[in-house]
Amino acid sequence: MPKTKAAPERRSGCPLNASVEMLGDRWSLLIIRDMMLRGYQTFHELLNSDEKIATNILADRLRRLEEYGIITAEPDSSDGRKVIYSLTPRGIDLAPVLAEMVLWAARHEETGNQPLVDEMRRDKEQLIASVRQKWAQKHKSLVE
Amino acid sequence: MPKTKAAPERRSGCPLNASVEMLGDRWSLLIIRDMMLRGYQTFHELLNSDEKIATNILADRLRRLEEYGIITAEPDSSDGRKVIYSLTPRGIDLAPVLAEMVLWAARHEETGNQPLVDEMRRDKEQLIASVRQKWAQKHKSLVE
DNA sequence: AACGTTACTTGCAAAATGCAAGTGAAAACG
DNA sequence: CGTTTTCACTTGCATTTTGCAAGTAACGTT
Repeated sequence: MPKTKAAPERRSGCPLNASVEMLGDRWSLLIIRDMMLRGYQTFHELLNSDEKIATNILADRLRRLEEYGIITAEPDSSDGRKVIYSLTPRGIDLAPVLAEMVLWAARHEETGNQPLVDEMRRDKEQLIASVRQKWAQKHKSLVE
Repeated sequence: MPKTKAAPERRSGCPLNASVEMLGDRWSLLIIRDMMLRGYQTFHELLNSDEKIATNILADRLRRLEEYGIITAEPDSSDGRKVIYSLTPRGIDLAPVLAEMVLWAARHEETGNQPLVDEMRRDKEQLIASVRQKWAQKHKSLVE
C-alpha cells in the first residue's frame, strides 16, 4: 500500500505536527464533518455549510485534502458537471478526532447541535462505528 | 489590565466549530503538547519546541489560550522575570484530542516520536490518566 | 554598576484569507 | 436548436495573519 507521496518538508517528525499541518486551519475539519456526518459529497453542498466558506478556499481545501489522501474526487457518471467527493479510509479514521473535539467543546462551553453532542456522549464508539458503516454503504452504492 | 473579553462572535453554534476557532491553527495544539507531555511551563522552554515558533506568535497564542481558559499565566514567585504557564482543567481535558490526532497521523504515515505513539497505542486511557495525575501534582506543588 | 536572562514588542515583507465577480463546460428548458 | 441555469471552479484585489529580525524593559547575577 502506498503511504504518502513525497511529503513537503515538515517542521518536525512529531505525528501531532503532521496532523496539525494537514488539518490545522479553520476549515478542513469542518469540511470533513459535513462529509462524514451530513453526507455532503459535492462542491455545492459543501458551500452550504453553516459557517459560509468562500468558493476559492473550499476549492483549495478540497485540493489539499485530496493530496493528503483524506478524500477522493471523482466525476459523477450521471452528471458531467458534478464532482463527487468521498472520504477515504484515512478520512473516515478521523471520526475519533472529530468526536473528541466535539465533546471537548461541549464539555466546557455552551454550544448548539445538542443532539449530536448527546449522541457522542451516550456512545461515542457506537457513533464512530455507524459512520464507518454508512460510508461503507456509500462506497458500495457508488460502485454498483 | 488584561483586555476585556469581547464576545467572539462564532461563525456557527456547532461545537466542532468552537474547537476549530480556538485550536484550528498551526501552533496552538503544539504548545499544548509541549506543556502536557514535556511539562514546559515558561516562554523560554516553549520557544525551544521542535517546530521553532517565532516569539511574537508564541506570545499571541499564549494570550489567546489564556483568554479561552485553556491555560493560566502566573508570575513565578521566586523569579520575577518568569511567567509560569499552566494547563487548566479545560486544557488537560484536551488530552484525548491530542491522543487521537497522534494516533491518526501515526496510523497512516511515517512519523517520528515512535515511543509516544507506541505508548498511545498500548494504552491510551492509561496515558491520559497519567497526564491528569502529573498535572494534579504540579498544581499542588505550585500551591504548597 | 555591568552584564546576562526572561518575556515579551515592534517593524516590515510575505503568505494566507475573504469577498465579489467572472469563466467554461454540461445539463435543462422552451 | 438556442437560451438559460447549474455546477465547479478561477481571478483580482483588499485585508488579515504569519514569520523573521531586531529591539526593549524588568529582573537577577556577579
